Amino acid sequence: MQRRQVEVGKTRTRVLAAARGLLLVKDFSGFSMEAVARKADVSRLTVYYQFESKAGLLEALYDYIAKRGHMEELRSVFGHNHDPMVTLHDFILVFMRFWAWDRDVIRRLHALGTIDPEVGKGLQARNERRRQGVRTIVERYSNVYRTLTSIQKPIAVDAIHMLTSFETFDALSGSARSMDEVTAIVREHINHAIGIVEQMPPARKAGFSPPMPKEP
Amino acid sequence: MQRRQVEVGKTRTRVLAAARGLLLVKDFSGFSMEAVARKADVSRLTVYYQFESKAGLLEALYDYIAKRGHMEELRSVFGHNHDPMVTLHDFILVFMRFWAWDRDVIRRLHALGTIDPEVGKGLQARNERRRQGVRTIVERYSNVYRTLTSIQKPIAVDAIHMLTSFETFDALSGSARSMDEVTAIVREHINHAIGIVEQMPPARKAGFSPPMPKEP
DNA sequence: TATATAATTATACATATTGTATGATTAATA
DNA sequence: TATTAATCATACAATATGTATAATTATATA
Repeated sequence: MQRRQVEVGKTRTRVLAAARGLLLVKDFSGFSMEAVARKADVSRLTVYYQFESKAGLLEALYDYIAKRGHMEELRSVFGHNHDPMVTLHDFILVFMRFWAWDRDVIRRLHALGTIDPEVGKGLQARNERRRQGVRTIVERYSNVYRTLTSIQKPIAVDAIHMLTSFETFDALSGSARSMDEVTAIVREHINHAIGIVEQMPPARKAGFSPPMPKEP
Repeated sequence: MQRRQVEVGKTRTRVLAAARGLLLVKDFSGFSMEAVARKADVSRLTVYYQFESKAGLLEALYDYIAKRGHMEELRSVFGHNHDPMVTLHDFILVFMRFWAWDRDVIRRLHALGTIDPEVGKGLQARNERRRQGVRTIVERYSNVYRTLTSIQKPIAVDAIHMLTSFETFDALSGSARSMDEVTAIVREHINHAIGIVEQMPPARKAGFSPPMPKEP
């Protein structure tokens, strides 16, 4: 039970690579099980045999690009016992790199996940794991630098979770900005979220006064 | 040429309401032209006659929910010659209300727009109009309170554009947070983006030093 | 080596969906 | 009243997902 597993692995990888390639095409209405199979040079039935369904294929595809995007580095981010601020910024970097690596594919996979709950399930699970990571970091950070009250913590967690999301990365990237530039912007906002949240009034509805101008 | 237009309008509205209703159903794989027509109590061919295609129907649906969500208030936001800070916060409020109003429908429409370029075209146009609104406000703000250099301005614009996006609203809303709470969080971050951006170093890659703890 | 087993493929089929073609029917408009 | 626009009915073409059945090939095991 060795050589066989290797061969199966090769087949699966070829199919996943083909699926990824077809998700990159600008008009991706051409994405079908038939097209994926043809591109991977296997029969359509093999794709079903290996991945059960279209949703199964897309779920496996997400795992595939997560590996390609070096998501395994997350372990070492939390493993090392760094200052929470270092952990936070390493955490940010891991996700920015992942989002940047397969941006177009991820955008479409997320859209497909929003449409098909079977696909969305896996994505939501990953999303919650990312949130748990943020929670851990905020907790550690909070134990060292006491900038957050227990009321502010969940807000900071959700804000940072949002700021490290693919959607934020995608929006800030636009059509030109580099990954490093986006990362710098995200970091700046996250620093704000984790350190200066306590300045936010609980429910400011009207009568807001603008900050002082620097030079009149 | 009066009564006829009214009748046509009624038919279109009935179809759009049906489409909206079907996009709200949790398993929305049941969304098809056939189902929409049945729910609107018209024939499938009438839907095609009125909206050309599925993409056409979805485009019209976005206009429909934009009206229902009071997007026309945007005009008055820019019309009144308020302080730019007031304009900004009114601007934020208009979008938060819109996102909150039809949150589930918008999430799915955005996903469909990411998948089908024909649908996406209209959404992207709206997105760029929102960005232009942000640009105008940042420009006005910048003329009054000189907190932003010409280099920082486009960054602030894109950050605020991201922070006022549906995706940000949706992420911060989660499953419990109210629209007012989300609005407060968004405002807080936008205030930071428009006023304190100049403190961001251009490309901080390593060696970041955490802020001073409040109490040792 | 012989046999069992797993993976792949071929063919066929059921079902659903989008979109078009053609023509009939109904109701408003000129 | 004649015309025209909107709706509907039926039919059809094209494409997709997913399943059923069986054949074929390569690998693993006795």
